[in-house]
Amino acid sequence: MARLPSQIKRVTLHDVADYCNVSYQTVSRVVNDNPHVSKETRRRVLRAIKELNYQPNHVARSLVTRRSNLIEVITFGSGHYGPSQMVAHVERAARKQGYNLILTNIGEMSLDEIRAAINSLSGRLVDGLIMVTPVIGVQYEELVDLCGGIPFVMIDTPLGSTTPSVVINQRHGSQIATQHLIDLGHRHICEISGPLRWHGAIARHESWLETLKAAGITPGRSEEGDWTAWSGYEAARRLLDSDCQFTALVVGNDQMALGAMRALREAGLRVPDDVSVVGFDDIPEAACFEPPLTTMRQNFDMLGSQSVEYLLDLMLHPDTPLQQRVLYPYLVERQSTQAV
Amino acid sequence: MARLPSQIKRVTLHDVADYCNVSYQTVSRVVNDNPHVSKETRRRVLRAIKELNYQPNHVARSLVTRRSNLIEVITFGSGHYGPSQMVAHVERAARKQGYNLILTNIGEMSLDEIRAAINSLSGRLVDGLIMVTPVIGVQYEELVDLCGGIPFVMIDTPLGSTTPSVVINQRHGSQIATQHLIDLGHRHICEISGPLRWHGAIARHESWLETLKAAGITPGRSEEGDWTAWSGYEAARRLLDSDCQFTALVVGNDQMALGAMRALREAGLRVPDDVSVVGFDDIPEAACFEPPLTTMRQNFDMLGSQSVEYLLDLMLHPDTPLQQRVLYPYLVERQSTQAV
DNA sequence: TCACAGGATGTGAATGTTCACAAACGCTAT
DNA sequence: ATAGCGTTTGTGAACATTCACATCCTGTGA
Repeated sequence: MARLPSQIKRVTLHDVADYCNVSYQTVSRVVNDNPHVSKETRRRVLRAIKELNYQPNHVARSLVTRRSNLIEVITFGSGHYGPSQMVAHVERAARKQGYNLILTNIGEMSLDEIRAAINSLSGRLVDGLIMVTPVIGVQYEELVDLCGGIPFVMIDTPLGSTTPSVVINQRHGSQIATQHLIDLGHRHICEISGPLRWHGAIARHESWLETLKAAGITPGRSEEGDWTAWSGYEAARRLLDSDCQFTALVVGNDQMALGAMRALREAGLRVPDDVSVVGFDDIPEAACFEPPLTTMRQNFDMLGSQSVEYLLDLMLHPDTPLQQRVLYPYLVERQSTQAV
Repeated sequence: MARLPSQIKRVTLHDVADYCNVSYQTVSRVVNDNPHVSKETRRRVLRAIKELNYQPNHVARSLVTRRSNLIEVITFGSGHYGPSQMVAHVERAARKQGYNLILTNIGEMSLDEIRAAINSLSGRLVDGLIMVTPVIGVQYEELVDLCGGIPFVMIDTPLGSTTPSVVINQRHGSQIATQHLIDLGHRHICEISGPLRWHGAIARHESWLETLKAAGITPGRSEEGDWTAWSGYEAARRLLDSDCQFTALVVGNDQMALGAMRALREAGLRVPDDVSVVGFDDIPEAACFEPPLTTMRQNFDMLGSQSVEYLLDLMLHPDTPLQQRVLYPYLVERQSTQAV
């Protein structure tokens, strides 16, 4: 293997120690804020550190402490608004606590790919993992095996599981969205769901059904999309092509809502006059859609920071209970919904 | 500091060595594919590795090799489509080459924040850095100091600089976009630019001016946005409120174009019948805008993989020339532009 | 038969830090 | 004075690996 050029001689504990005539251990104590060092020596050492521009070597430290101050985040895909939004906030929350973040982005969320991702840095001794696992087929028990004792938190698991995870209550979200349409007097409500491999899509779909049934309304057709605007467009086309009549549409995310509204307009229908549409996520653009979209705001920032907080709990206090922490979305009402 | 629970006894070289009665060095050789080990021994060692589930300790290895196989990416903000898209591709390209990626997301792209980011893991011995530096005020020379000899690549620098960087030629992009409108017969062309702290926004703005002048056309008004849809809306409102007449609009990105189109429609103007609009980026939603947006496609995937490739060149071959590598955007014509 | 080459294997040192323990020091109370 | 205690400082070992070098073996050619 080629030799790297960056073989700069780094300043070590010993250099600092020699510089001010103390032992390396004393310097180490200063660096680690150990109280057993006199005021005077500490002052001298600190000055030497500054003058020599000493920076402790994390690698050597990890070797002996067996801690890396590294958190790995495993996410997947690249286009999804939620995940990428969240990672940014995870990073910020982690760094605030003195942790750096290793990002791994796998193509598909499958056990094999997760295994590969974990193996690719198993030797790095990461202190904890955060995995974005919004799709079915990833079992907690298998992850426990894979992680080999390293504490981890999942983001997005089936609602009600007792695995260490943070989720947004999509069931609740969909209920609010659907109820909102019912309250406006709609009785013919269709749905464009996300891919039904996703926990969130399933939860929203089921809750949509239940909310309608609870109100004594026969559910309209439901079509499945893949979260992209284009799939929303196509799903809406399928709804329009069917004989199904509807005055309102619950859509799995804002992008698909955008596509759906486009299809509706092409079919000569106006939003919200002919069809009311409610989306999910509240992406920044939603307020500028035509018309501005009524949607369920998901707090991805919170999701990110909460998962870091939980992970740190697990890492520092092994007796932290394994539980699902739940966040709630809320309705942002704009102009894509109106009373019948 | 609290003791972490993950103090699992890991299998080491020595364990494997004892297990099959060879020296630890021999095992090391097998792990590192050193040819000086007999077929038979190699076979035995490999089996032992598998049976004991040995995984080499990256940390110990880094300590002696002074290489971490870690690349740091410093990016900023969270909402921007381009950067977050890119990071995903950087990660994938890096992992394919055996590198893991440390992500640091700073709030504002300033020298101080970069310094903090680098210091926060200076002791980690990262092998290389990729910095997303699309705004003015970050000087190459200062970064050289900060990085202390670690090779780095910048993404997005002023066009024509000879710093190690990868950029998209925005000048070219804006020229194509503007010329497209001129070719359609437009003579009153306004602009909504991105924030003029951004290299890309400046380049596009200047090229818009130049292209118009070269065609003997007096430039229309230019308003500045902040990349968000909402700022595009407001910028378009300012254009409409001014006495400026225009039949076409060059907009700095697709989100702002979305906002602008919304403002136009509210003002009773139709796109493209009354005003043609061309955007930048080609975000996945652009094809579903109302109308589908003509825009300049930016190849962020390529940007990511190219920068990794370049960085690896720099890391492995110190004599790699420092240069700017340039990618080109191209026009995706949809229905938001039409001949006068 | 012996010197020698060359591949296979082993040994000692080094990497930069922390941990556990030992030593030195100064201070107070006996 | 001195025992005892607590604070400050120093020493040796350990962490898991690679690197440089030494040794052992086997076969070949003179």
